[in-house]
Amino acid sequence: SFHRGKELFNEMLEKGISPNVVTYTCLMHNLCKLGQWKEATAMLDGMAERGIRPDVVAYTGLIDGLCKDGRATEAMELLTLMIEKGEEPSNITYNILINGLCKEELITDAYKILEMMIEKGKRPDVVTYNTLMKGLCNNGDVDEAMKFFNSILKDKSYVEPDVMTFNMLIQGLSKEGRLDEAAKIHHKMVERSFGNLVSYNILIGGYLKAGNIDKAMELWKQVLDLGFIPDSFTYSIMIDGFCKMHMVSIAKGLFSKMGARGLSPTLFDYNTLMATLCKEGSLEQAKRLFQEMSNAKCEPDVVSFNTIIDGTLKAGDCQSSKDLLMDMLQMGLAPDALTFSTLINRFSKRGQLDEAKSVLGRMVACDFTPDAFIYDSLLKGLSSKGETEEIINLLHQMAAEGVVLD
RNA sequence: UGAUUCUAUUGC
Repeated sequence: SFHRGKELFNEMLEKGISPNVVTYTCLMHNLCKLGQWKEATAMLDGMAERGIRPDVVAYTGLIDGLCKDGRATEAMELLTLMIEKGEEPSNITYNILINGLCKEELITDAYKILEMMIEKGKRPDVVTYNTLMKGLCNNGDVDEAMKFFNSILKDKSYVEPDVMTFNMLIQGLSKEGRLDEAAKIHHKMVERSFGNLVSYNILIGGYLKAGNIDKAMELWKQVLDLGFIPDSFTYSIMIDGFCKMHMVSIAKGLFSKMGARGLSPTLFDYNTLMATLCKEGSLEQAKRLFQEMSNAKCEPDVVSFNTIIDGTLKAGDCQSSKDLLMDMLQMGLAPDALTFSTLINRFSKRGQLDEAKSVLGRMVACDFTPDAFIYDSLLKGLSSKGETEEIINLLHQMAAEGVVLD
């Protein structure tokens, strides 16, 4: 455990054993994984005090920690700092930044990093291109990703494509419902003996979402015939697919058949099923699943709570939802933006506007930014009560926050 | 001895 690691670290210091860069990097990396990037960054000072010079790996680890926490701008500052200190960023450093910027939809900045690395004499590698392609797909520019893909396949002087290069594009196309194109890319992979379970998982999900059960089942058979072992992804993708097609009984069947393959249902499976059961009015069954989770050693997470809280509120059971919220806090789970959103939405619909406004206040106090959906819920609630003045206040607040209704 | 990229869940 990380706690034990920290203890050992302190013991080292007490015994006069000096930690080296690697010791620090390990600690900082693990702090980042726990979301403690602030503490991790502070360790740079600790290193300086001991006269230890952070190297590329140390800086890169921190940059990754910042990026994974959605702080690409701060990560860029750290890049500047490391360069100032005379540390040369590696391909990995640049790749991490490209990934972080893409995740925040800063594609233009990601391209700038690409240019920067080339200027500094680095050759973008297959990870660089895979990362960029994924960024483009997630920002609605699958066609641009396709251009990169085609260039890579045509011009051998780029990089040698790998399984992920293909899968990024299959995923991008599949998410847009462009399944014929996705299947074509998949065929190209198979020709290269790049066949793998992830591609099948993506395609099975894509076909199910498109309502093409036959095609999805054909792929499932192929998976088995080819000797691939379906994994948790395969199951949760299918369970979700069937749930979304309102075929809950098939989803339940898959859920119970996982054990036969040595797999246990994951949080994804429980959460998906609970959401569907709530939506279909089977709150009691959802609640039973929720209870089952702890017994199955699959402890509910924020998503589970959000789902079941929404279900109980929708059914008009305010008391249970408040109890659940308390349970969640007691378990040490922090509410997320959707927890607040769920509460505001349901309270507004029930005409409990004071409750809704109080949740909004708590949300803002927790540093979350209310989105258009939340304002929409509140406005609808207020207008059904004819609270004209409040509506105007809220519209002003929205304008000030730059939130636009869609 | 330490750093990067693929597939799954919640409100409308």
